[in-house]
Amino acid sequence: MPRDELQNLAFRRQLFFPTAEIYASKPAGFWEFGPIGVRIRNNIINFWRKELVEKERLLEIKGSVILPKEVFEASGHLRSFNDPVVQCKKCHALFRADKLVEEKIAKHIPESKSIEELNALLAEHKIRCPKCKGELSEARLFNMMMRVLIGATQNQECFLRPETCQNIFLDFPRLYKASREGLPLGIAQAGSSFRNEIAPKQTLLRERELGQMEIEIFFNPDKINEIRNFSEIANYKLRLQRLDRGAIEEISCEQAVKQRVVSGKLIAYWLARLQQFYEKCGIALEKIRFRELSSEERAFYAKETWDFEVLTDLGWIELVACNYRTDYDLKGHSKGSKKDLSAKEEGKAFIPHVFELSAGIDRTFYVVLDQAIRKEKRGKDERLYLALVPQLAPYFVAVFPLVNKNGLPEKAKQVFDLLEDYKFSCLYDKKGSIGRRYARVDEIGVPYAITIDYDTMQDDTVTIRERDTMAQKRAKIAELPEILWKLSVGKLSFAEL
RNA sequence: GCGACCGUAGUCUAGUGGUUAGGAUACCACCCUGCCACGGUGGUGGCCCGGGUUCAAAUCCCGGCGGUCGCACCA
Repeated sequence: MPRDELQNLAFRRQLFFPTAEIYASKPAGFWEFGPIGVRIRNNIINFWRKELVEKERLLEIKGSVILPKEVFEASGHLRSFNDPVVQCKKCHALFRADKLVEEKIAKHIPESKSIEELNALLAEHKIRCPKCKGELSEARLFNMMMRVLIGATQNQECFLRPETCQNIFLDFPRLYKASREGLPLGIAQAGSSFRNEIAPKQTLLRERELGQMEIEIFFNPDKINEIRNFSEIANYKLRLQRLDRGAIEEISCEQAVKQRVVSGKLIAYWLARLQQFYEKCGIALEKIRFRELSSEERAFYAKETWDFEVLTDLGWIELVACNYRTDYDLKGHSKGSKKDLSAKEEGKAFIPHVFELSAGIDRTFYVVLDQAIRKEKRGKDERLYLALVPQLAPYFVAVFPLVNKNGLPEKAKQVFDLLEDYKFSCLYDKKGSIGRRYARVDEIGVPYAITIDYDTMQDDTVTIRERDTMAQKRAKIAELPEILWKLSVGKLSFAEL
């Protein structure tokens, strides 16, 4: 669905909107979620919790968004998130200093080169602005991380985390020691990260505060093929786009391991679980792929990377980065903190390896909506609705009196209270025409609507309307809780009613 | 950061120097209403911010902020 349609719906129904929008000086890249938007967003996070954290027995934490400088010295962010840039004094264009030198001398510049060395190289080779041939400024560091100063005299230098996983690495030793399961041990976290993007864009797709739901699996690299539930997904087909292949291939997890498409069963298992999760979020399989990243595209610490992507009108959008980070992180923090972060199995100590599934919450939100939005012609009118799966819908059921008189609203309120008692998330509305109320809830993706009419007053039956088909069925009020529950968990389809 | 284009109610939009800034839709109130954005009456709500030019600026100029597209960037 075209982006405009989605953004218009989002702004019209206040799903999300710019932070501090009443101030002209508001910075770009920050977004507020309104009442409907936050329900959908929370549902995404909770569904992730249910399907991955709980079912896979992961340990969830909630870490601080502020971490000390030392953490990022150890993680490499102060080196690698720090890009050396030069600016043209004439046209003010910005360039990566190392890239300019590389182009000029046709030789690779390692990331370890200091600013002084880069400046010497820039001068030595008389490098000028590639666009206007103007004179370049001295190289300086542009850091993607946001700095915060802590303490009464603001003398402690900290940073807003640029990824949520660092907390998980820091917390690993404590959780591991108390763990009764041993390895592999999975730790999960949902929360905000912050990146000082040069050019935030396309609303939720490139933000400066970004929601992440991350899973880090710590495991013994010698036992990457010892996964207890592998048989459950052995025949499940992953949609992989490998480096050396043009097309997306459907390869079973078993075959992927056998043919060494992935490093081991543990990797295949988690790719499968992730793909299944997004399928359940309502993303069509044919729009899904795992794209293998080349060594140039991958982060330097990653041995193997699969980007989970979904096809939209904007092209393939990356929702999740799946990185085999090896022992890079724990090794770094062990060195930085001078603490032993090793694990022990059968008397042998080793640094666990990490496989990471780092999902963007807001990108997922955007793409789930993008895939759910439907526009249908009905005569001369157009109908717009969100075909969200029930788990992600802002409300599960709406309750309406057919007309706002003759005791119908009171009766409808009783039905609403009944359903609330049964813990359904419900919406009650008696204002305006019935058609308008249906349209309003269709637009925010409410799957079912219950309508109380004059027959209800006689025989205690109501109509249940299905959002996608607009079809209606009649049912007894007393049976509603069970019927709705069955619909919500997929034990009954609307057609079978 | 660069370049081009752009910024008028919640949303979409007319207005290119003097308008009570118009419309659609949404929203609110009342009436009507036996199932898909019904109809009627009434109503609330707007020129991104700052400076300049001018007797007069939503309109022209400059700057800021924001947006779209392209480039660059995105360990």
